[in-house]
Amino acid sequence: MEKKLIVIDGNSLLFRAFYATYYGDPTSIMRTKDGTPTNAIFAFSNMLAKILQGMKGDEAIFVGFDSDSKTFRKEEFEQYKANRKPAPEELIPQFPMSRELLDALGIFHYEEHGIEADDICGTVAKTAGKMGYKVDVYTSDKDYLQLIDENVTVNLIRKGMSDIDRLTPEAMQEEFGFSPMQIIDYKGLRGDASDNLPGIPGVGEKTAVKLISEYGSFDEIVSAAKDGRIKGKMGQNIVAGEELGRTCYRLATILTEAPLPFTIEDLTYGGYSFSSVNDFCRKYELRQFLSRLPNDLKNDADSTALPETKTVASLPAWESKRIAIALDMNSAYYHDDEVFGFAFSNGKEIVYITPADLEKDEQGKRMLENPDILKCAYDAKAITVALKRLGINIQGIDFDLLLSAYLLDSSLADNPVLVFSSFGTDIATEEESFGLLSRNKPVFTGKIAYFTLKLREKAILAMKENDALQLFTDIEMPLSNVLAKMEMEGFPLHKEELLTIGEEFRKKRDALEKEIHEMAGYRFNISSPKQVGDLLFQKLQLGDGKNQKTSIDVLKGLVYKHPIVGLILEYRKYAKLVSTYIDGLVPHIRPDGKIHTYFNQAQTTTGRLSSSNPNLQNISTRDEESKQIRKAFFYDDPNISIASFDYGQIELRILAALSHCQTYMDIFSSSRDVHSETARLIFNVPEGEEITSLQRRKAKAVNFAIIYGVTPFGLADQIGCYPSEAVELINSFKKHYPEVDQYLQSVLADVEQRGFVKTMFGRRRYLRDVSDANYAKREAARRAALNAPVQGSAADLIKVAMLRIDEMLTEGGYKTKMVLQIHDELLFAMAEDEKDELIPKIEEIMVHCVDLPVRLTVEYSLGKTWYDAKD
DNA sequence: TAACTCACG
DNA sequence: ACGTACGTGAGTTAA
Repeated sequence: MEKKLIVIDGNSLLFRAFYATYYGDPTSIMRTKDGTPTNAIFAFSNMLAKILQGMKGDEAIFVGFDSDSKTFRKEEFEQYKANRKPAPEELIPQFPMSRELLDALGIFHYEEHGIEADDICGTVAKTAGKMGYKVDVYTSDKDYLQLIDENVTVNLIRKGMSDIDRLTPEAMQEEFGFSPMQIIDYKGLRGDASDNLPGIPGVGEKTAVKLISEYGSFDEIVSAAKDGRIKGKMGQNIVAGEELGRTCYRLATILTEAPLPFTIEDLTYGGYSFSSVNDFCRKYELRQFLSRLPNDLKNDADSTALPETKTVASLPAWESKRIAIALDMNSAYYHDDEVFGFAFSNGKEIVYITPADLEKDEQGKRMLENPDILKCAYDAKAITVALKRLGINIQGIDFDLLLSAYLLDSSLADNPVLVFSSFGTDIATEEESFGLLSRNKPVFTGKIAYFTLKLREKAILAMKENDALQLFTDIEMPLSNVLAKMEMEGFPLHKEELLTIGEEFRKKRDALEKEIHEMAGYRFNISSPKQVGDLLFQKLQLGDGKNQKTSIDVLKGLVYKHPIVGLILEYRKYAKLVSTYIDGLVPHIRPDGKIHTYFNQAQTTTGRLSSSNPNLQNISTRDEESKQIRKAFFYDDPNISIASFDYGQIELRILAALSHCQTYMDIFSSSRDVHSETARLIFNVPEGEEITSLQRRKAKAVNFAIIYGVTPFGLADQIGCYPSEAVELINSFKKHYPEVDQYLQSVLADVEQRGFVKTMFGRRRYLRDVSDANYAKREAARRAALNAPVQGSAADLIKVAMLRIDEMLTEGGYKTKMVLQIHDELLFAMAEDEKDELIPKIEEIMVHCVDLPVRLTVEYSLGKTWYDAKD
């Protein structure tokens, strides 16, 4: 069946609508009771009604608008449209109203900074034409004639909708004597008074037509003039005016390949909502409009008219090229727990199917595995894994509402009710949210699918608005699939080895418990901060009388006062190891001998991943004994070892790049130790003289303090000095790294002004508390603002590396698998016979995947167990 | 359920 | 007169 698309130049029609109902006297303009002018909207709505009357209901429709006067044409040629009078005062408020009207009508519209309605409409029309659509363009701008081809027809609006000139290639030839593309040749020669394009001076309308019919194209005419075929004054005029003519030629050319954040399929018309149009008409006092709209284009997209969720035994054969999928489970543990069902929607219907039925539905499976049928999802990773458990390899998910919401506001909790409400859609009924009615899970899941599809365009435009679309399309969406693979692949943990290591810890813990109780003279719960506090601060009077905290830093300061303190610290260490890393990990070992963590992709406020159930990003490494845990992680297969690749000082390097700090960049490019070099600078140590270890330790703390949002008290606390000394260290740092200081100031200025900070890749973090009246809250927000671009850019960077590495491993058909990410480190199950080839490849990708002004380094290490794959 | 503590980057 | 490093997840106690 032939597909149809209607493309409308919104600006052109709106201007036409305005002047068609304006008779030169501003007071005669049609207005609402409160004085809002509505004449253009009145006529524009009638034009749209006329167009909609000609539709059957299966077409696509689109309206393009100009964004503002700053376009690439204006950049190139300053006089471009310089003769244009500003829009009449009464028309200006009607621009936003026209968007409101289109929203009510459910008609997709779009505008983009820097390009014009012509370019947007031209791209949409030509793209659709190439896809086999029959395209009807509506405009009153003759420039559009260049778009005409066998699939694209231009309807030139002469006076009103009753006087339309329908131009096909043949009609165009007959009426103008030109082919469509010759319009551009004509504009190059003749110019265009309305756009203030001069063309070639001395060439008028008659001459232009004559030259084109004789020589065919602008280029041909210029060469004819140059080699003397066009004689006399005219030939000289053309040669002299060539440059100007070429500029006009370029400016008159409509873009047909502008980047657009939507697809032609997205423009398929879903009908208008009666109640939205009714509200619009009431607001602007348009009495007749609703009655002019065709009844059969009315849809029931109102939230009150949600389609019923039908339980099916097999998926319907929808014609739609885009569907949405949602997952129904009672828990977040999609690797293990029971899947109740999946909901699907094509935007009109909602169906629900159980895993057992879906497993048997061969046609449904083929549809899910077909990459050409595009899918929207809420939490694509969960769905990918849940389907994989049924043996289905889903393909073609290009939109995840959860990830979109996260990019738009990283502080949003990944709870579907909150995510949908962030887009203005309530998926929980009032009764449900007050807990008066438990959710009907199939219906709730159906709503997620249905509204995921409905909100896609809105989400994409919002991301475009926030410069988040590239992060979404190029990073987060593909990463979701890479993470799904890593989670499903898992990481081996040997229960027997782990328990053997654990026995040692358990014995030490129990012995320490006994010793502590004996020393204290009574039994108490050492895991209770309150009871430990009572012992240390009340009974033994070790504290300063104020602080009752028993955290590691406080206790370390008290070890010399009483031997029991050291014992408590040691007890805590073993208790932690046993509860979190032995007893905590064992239940997560699956029958395949592996741990399958969850990489949370929409969790942290900075853009980092997090890992949970279990968390594999915080397995002990700092203390030699605690590190033993890592010996239980290894592959049974003797041909597989564990390879780890670490970025060196990634956050300081990112800071160097963000601030363009030459001093830092020099240190990094010469491979010197950054903390020692910082010490040399801030302590004024001459070349040739040694840096003491104390100086290096302090300088390292200063470097970290800078990344974390420096405060003298925090730094003083960390290195155990007076705040006054910390102030001096910070001041000395600022003196030697002035660009860093300037950069941090600029981040603070930005966040105060805009309310958010950005990473190198444009990821935003909103920090509304920067203007909170509460001092502590405000200062905390400011420190977070300083840290987020650094931490977040590093997160973006390693995400890019992961994508490139996954691509390389997949395309190369390697056995080696990427298995873990720990913020600045990637872990691999490395096949013995691939390591020589892969190690340099992985290093190369990590070091060069992003072009930065600072040198990056990666260290790798290989071992049989995770313990051995470290340093 | 919140607070505390501690494991990681 | 405030009260201080940034980002996580998990286990324990105690209300």
